Amino acid sequence: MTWTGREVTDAELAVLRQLWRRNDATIRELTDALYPEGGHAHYATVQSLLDRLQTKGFVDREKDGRINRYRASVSRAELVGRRLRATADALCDGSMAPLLTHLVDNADLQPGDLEALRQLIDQLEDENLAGSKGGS
Amino acid sequence: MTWTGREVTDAELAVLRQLWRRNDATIRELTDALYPEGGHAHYATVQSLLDRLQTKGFVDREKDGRINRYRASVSRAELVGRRLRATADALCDGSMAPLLTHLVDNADLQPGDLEALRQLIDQLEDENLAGSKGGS
DNA sequence: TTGTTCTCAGACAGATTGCCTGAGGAGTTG
DNA sequence: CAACTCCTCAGGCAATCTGTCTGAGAACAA
Repeated sequence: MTWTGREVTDAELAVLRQLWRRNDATIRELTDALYPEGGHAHYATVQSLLDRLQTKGFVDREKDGRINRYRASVSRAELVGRRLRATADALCDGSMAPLLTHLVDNADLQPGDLEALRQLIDQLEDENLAGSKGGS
Repeated sequence: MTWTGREVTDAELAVLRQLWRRNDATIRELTDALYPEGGHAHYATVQSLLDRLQTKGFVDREKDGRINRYRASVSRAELVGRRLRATADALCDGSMAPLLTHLVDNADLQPGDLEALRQLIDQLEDENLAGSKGGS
């Protein structure tokens, strides 16, 4: 079944962060990174978090001989997308546009961000034009 | 103290939604809107939700004679802002720019949205320019 | 006085969250 | 083989959150 609960908890996110920067890790490696001096208990904690991440579909497990190797199966950007959608669904009747407006309107954006954004829009509009006129 | 827990729950949000469209309401009005046929139990449910919203600082209460009148003290846009910030903090090291990029990049935006966005940027850049040159 | 309506204090079960214990398998070293 | 170490898995646990409800009582109307 697809998971409907709250996306990722804080503790789970800490694990995911490690996986993102490693692309591949054992429980031991993650435990050492997250809980230096951590013993059996912390090891098991990390395992619990990985189990839950796996049932939520955010992590893949692969046997490497006797031990398990874990890998994130969802990217940071994907998670961002999910949260944005959740926000839009909860507060904006599912429309993303208000989020965009809010960000541009009163977020703490650097001037550089603004310029980059403009270029992004130019590029997108070109693509849209090409797409609607020339077909695929 | 400032509330650190999860912003607003679903049931609380349903109440807030009513308040947003009414600008002012009694528990009775809210209960009738949210639970038609609702009895004493549902009434108390709404009251609990309002209490929690109040301690979270999202709702104001005012005595009108014997009964209480409630009013949202936070706007939809503000809540959007909080969620965006929470997302940025959790996933983007606090930077809003990635959210913006994600939205423009692969959100389901209408062509009109894109055009409106460009105008928003133009306007903002004008302001920035005026602000940095003219100074106040 | 008898209801009706409102308020408030507090309780409740179910789920979530972060963490932990304990049993046991597999491999290594002497 | 025996003693150790490291890994896995099943399961439990307390604290909190969330949505809901009960019950007692005050204010008021008929």
